[in-house]
Amino acid sequence: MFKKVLVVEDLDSIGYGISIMLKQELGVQEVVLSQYCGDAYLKYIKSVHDQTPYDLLITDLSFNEDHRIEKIANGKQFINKIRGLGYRTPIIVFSVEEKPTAVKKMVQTHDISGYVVKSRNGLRYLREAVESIYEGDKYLSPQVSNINTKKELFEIEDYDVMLLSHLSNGLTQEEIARIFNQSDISPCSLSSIEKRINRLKDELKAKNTIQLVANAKDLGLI
Amino acid sequence: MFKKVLVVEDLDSIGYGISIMLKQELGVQEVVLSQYCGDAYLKYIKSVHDQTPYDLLITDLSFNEDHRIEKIANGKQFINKIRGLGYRTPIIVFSVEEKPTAVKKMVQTHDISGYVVKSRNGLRYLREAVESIYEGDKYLSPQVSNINTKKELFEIEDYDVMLLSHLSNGLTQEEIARIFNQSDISPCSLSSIEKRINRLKDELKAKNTIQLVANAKDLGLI
DNA sequence: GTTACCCTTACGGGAAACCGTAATCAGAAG
DNA sequence: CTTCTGATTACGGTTTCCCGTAAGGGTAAC
Repeated sequence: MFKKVLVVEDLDSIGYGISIMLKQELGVQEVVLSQYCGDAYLKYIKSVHDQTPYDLLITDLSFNEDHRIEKIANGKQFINKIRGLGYRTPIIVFSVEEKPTAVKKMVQTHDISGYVVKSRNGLRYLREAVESIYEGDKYLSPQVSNINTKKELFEIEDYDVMLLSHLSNGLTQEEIARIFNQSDISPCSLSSIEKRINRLKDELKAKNTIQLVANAKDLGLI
Repeated sequence: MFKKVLVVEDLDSIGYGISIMLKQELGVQEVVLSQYCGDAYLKYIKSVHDQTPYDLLITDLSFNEDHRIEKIANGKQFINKIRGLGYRTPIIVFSVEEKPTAVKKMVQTHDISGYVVKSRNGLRYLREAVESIYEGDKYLSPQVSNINTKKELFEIEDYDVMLLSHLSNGLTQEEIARIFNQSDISPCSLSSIEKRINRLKDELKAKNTIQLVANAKDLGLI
């Protein structure tokens, strides 16, 4: 079994549960708990320099803000930093996030070994994930195990997300057109923006722009 | 210390942590864990009938949906049922919800003994809450301890919430006026609805209705 | 009864969104 | 080079939203 595991999770109630499960049920010798991404990053770097690296990272994605000023605000940025430096320590994401698009993006682009959705049996699946990954396999908890088979209902590009978030910030379509023009983002004409908004309204089954933005928020696109 | 505690929490990772804390750190003899509100309700009722009632309830508010069909969908309904039957067992709410209006409503209308926000030190505060309540006090975790002192910045009434949710469902202002007319909800004229939306835009610092609905969603009003 | 006040309703002009059509442009195919 | 195609842009008319002003309708104080 893994000897040294770093758990990055802001909620102590969860971190405590994970930690005990790892030690008592899986026999992990050393479990280090970190409640801040920045702190976790420092701990990770230090362990590498001390020649006592972690065998496994388990991390949440979303972290509450705090009095502390954090350069690394969430699990995604944390993983980016680690992978950006070339370290290939296996990583398990343990998060409530289960939207297929978001999960797929995480798994594909960051070399994630396992993705476990926090749920009624999340801790059990996390245990299975650790065991599988120790055997060299990858692991996805049941809620997201189908992300690769079922094709996307529709493609939302970065452009669309920018558009939606500008709308949700109260910008008028004309203002957005102006911004896209200045930023050399194409298409940038008012007409094209209208058309794109219409397509999004189709895809997200919205009758008007208000509902469009509301639905986009519900889906977590913005 | 309390002898018999019922913990109602859907996420096993959290329930596990709470359970161990209660037993090992506080010496609670019997901790029963339930992952469904309906199940928790049955357990509670049974314990009363068996003359072995619980001394304390600790419950989450939001519960993920599942394959199971649940009549009691969330912690609020669960508490309502218990209090509705006249039982006065002390209750601690343990939730991520920390919006003052929501918390205030819960605490005031349901005779809640303690409210603890899930956070970095949530489990520690939960422990403090249990200890305080055992001594006969009430307890609010630091994030919400000020709900009674600081007055509301603005009052959002049910009317406003209905308005906002109709907007987010893509209804036009005219349609909303028609609905309010048919439902005998006053004010119901297009003009008044416009005025009310304007007031909300002021209060939620929105430049237009799109941003208004987006902000309302962010605040959890709808 | 009169007045003052607040809330609701009514109306009208201007801005933004909505929607269809047509012109323009760029790249691929022939 | 020409043609075809798809994407982008341009424009005009209609609807909805936006915002100010003003009229109506209760209630309370005088």
